[in-house]
Amino acid sequence: MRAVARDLGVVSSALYRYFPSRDDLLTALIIDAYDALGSAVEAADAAVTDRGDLRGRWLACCHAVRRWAVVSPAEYALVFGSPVVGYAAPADTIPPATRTPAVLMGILADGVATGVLGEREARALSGDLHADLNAVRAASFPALPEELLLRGTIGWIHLFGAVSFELFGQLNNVIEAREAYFDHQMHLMADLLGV
Amino acid sequence: MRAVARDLGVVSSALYRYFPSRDDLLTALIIDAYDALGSAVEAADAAVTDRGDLRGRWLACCHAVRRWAVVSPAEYALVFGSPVVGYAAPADTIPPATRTPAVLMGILADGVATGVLGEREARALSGDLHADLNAVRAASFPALPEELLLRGTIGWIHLFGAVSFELFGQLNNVIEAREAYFDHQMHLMADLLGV
DNA sequence: TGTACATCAGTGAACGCGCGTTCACTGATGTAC
DNA sequence: TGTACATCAGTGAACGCGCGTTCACTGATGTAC
Repeated sequence: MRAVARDLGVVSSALYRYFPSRDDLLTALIIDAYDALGSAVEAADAAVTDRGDLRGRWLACCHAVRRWAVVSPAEYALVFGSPVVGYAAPADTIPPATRTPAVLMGILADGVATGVLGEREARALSGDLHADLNAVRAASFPALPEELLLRGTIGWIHLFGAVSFELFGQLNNVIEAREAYFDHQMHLMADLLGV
Repeated sequence: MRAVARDLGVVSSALYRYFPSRDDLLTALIIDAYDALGSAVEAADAAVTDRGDLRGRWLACCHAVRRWAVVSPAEYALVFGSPVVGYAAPADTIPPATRTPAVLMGILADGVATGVLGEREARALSGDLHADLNAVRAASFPALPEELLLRGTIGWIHLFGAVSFELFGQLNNVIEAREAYFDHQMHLMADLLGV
């Protein structure tokens, strides 16, 4: 509370007019962060005029995520870093959290729709995992074959992992050419996705 | 200080006999965590009797990382989570931090030594990234061709990303079959690595 | 247009709490003769 | 073997600080007649 109030140039108790408690403030900040990231990614995807250039769109989104994270490291850590002790995110954070993966999966769905992205032979999945994936598919991405959804989430996780690795200092004293390294990784993941 | 002292069943000032300040305690905890993880991974790799089974060794290490993280979430977050504000890890943490990636790269190096792992054609690298990778290679993994080192670090990053994604709650309400999901991801990365 | 009152955003003092850190201390264990 | 002293691990009270939260308040802005 006090840190946010300081940022706003206001006394800490003033915030209680807007948020009943610290947890509510936290929730609002998390929602804002997810929305800011989602907007950045949506804009990056939309800016690629050749909609059939799936790889270009995928990479544009990846770089948008990284750029946002580098510019807003505190917001990124709030959302993707270690969980805050004693805080559990309420359900309101779910829709904004979905925006970024939705854009990424949308790129794959476009590939399926235009026929350039086919289903690959998949390793056998356990029944539980199959059920989880089907629930996600039914709720959010009905156009994506299961195997492609699975690969897509893995691309999303790697994207997240690469950004976190950089922002959380694991690259310090090892890799200094961060953007080039990131770009290379994302190309490799794009290969894996087939875009 | 007080939290650690509580854990130890001791009064907080007693810790000052062993650590001059909070930052030194933190450093010791980080080193311990890196060492515990490194030991677990080394043991997992060593337990695979068929040393030529690179994929088996790689997957064993991946699961060892995840298992350690699931059992020690606080230690994991300390080392791989959001950086602690106002704390900069000193150089003493570097050697223990290297143990886990060293095991992973060692698996790839064995593949090179026995000839089963060849260099693939690589996307062109920027000069800066090339320099970074060469420095790492010269310092730690002289037996690995640059392209394989690059792919290996990407495997390491994905491993880290998958564990963080799970532990930091991003999988909540999405994937419940965590181990199966993790296993599938690691197989896919193993494909990418060629092990 | 002017007056009276309600609404609203923000202030500032105070609270109890846990933190990192200090300091003089106690009492057990080890060493010297 | 017994005594005298030093070393050591841990205690407990106290400090200043920043936190989240409360509460009575001030003063500006909006509304009613």
